[in-house]
Amino acid sequence: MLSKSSTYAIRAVLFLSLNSDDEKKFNPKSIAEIIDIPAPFLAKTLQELTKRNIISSRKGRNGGFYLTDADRLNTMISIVAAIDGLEKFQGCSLGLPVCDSENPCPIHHLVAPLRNKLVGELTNKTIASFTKEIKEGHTHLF
Amino acid sequence: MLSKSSTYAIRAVLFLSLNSDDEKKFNPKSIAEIIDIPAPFLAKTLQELTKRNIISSRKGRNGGFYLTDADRLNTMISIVAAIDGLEKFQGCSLGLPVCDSENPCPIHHLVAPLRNKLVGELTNKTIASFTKEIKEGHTHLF
DNA sequence: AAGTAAAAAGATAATAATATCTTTTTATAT
DNA sequence: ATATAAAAAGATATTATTATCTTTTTACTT
Repeated sequence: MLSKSSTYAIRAVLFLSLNSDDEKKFNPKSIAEIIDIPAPFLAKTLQELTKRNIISSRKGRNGGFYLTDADRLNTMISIVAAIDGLEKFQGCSLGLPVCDSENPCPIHHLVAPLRNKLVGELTNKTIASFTKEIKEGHTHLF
Repeated sequence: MLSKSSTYAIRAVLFLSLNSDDEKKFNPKSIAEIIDIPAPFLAKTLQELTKRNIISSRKGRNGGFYLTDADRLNTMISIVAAIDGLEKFQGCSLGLPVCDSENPCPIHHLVAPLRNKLVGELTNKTIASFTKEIKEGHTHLF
């Protein structure tokens, strides 16, 4: 469904959303230790997210990765799109050249609604709203 | 969602379900040509399905792969389970060590119902019922 | 202005998934 | 019995994903 890279990205972004701001930044190594994922790999992932303006970073002394309130308005799907791309959510799930609701493959009617639901929710919901869920104790990161 | 191997397997099995029986068998090369997937790769896939008694084969002259009526009663999930395993449909979608409906990760409530629905449908439906859908023109393989 | 801490970039390595090719074994038709 | 056609098994190759390490650039602090 989601690649490891994407799950790492989501976990790191939500961690930063919960714990960082303009004045409290984190370097990739410490994030990696805290959420228990490989550090150099995470660094690349965060760089990509920074390049796409989904999260913020500052170089040099006292620098690090962090989220601004503006960053927190980005959608969850933008994280997945930046890391994995959205191709895997498009096109026929059986790999047929022709497959749509008019000419469905054998699993089209089974997979398409689920996939649309998932992409839809991730498109509608922001990082902020997922963060709120965690803060209120409805979901968790650890 | 499904690996390429699994999609190849599903397409090949449904093709055999539509076109083969005890007296009409297909070798992997001709199946591969017809449904347009890599032949040697398919051979391995079909061998695995045979070993798991999901499809049938006969060696030697006039041999090949085919489906019996009994084979057609296998579930669709058994194909996926044989090729990919079901691990990817279990466990936390974010990779957290603890994640269930009591202690959900941020995307648990989003992904779990969809995943359960997909696995459920593939568990309930047989190869025969998918074949029927194709025969009646409701879905297609090409 | 100089030193430094950290991101950014780039090079390399390991692993897993996908794909191909070759050899061996088997069943059956003749 | 023998030849043969095809599955089965195994060895090899390629590609994509995941992981690690090193160097360079940047900007802040003193």
